[in-house]
Amino acid sequence: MRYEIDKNDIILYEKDLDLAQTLDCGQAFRFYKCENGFKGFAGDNFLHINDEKNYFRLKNVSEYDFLHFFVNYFDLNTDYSLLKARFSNDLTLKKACEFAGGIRLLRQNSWEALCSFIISQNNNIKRIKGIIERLCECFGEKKEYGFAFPKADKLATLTVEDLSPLRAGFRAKYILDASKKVASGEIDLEMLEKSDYIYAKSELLKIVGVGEKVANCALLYGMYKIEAFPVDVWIRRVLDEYYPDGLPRCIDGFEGIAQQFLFHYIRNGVS
DNA sequence: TCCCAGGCTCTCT
DNA sequence: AGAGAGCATGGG
Repeated sequence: MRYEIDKNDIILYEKDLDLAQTLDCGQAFRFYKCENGFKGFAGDNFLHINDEKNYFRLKNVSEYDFLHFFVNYFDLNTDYSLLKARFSNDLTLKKACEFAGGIRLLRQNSWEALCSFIISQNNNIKRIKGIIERLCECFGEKKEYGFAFPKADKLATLTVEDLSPLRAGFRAKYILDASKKVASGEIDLEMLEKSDYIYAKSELLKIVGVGEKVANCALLYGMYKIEAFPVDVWIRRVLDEYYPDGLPRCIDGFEGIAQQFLFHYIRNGVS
């Protein structure tokens, strides 16, 4: 990773990054494609990032915000070439890495990730994005370029009826239970971010509507616990088809990132 | 019309 | 502990 400052923009040189593969692959739900890039919220920070072929342009981003937020958000201090080389000891993963070499794991806000993946259950990505968009419009703080993701304390004051405009269906009560437990401090996300994977997961599982899969997503995308390996219907197919005897050792310690490659590959790359 | 979607809860064995 | 129905909503 290398960067330069160009007036109000940051110019980013990073070969292991593809915007569509990273921002529009079902790990984050608040980005939308525009002319030659993506626009959307990374946590509370609105971002317009363009792919200029040889570099990326982060529009209207200060060096301070880049170094203190976006470097972490895009996981730019991790060497994905090295990871892909490791993964390529396994044939299926090798294909997945070749198919979508520009995937990166986004280090998202823990509350947003938890809430988003509660909404994701038994749902499709298009509708998930719609529900989250309405959630932000209805209850998020108004920003210059849109609405931030609503805080847990705000949602904790609401009822299922209040959430009806979201058309989230049976997930509305789950959103509220998570909001109440987080807002009250019964579940302390900041503390869990520093805790180990096993303990953090056991805490998240106390939320009604959070099971193995949603917990693992919150841990992976919201707390960067990369040993988390969320198994959804797609990854279930990968496991059944390619790994009936278990996952390869070359992903040890990086299971969640490998999962991200496999997820994209099975959904888009296998005929 | 039926089936499915980045699942979970509840109930019945 | 393991299997199966039901759950809201919308797209194919």
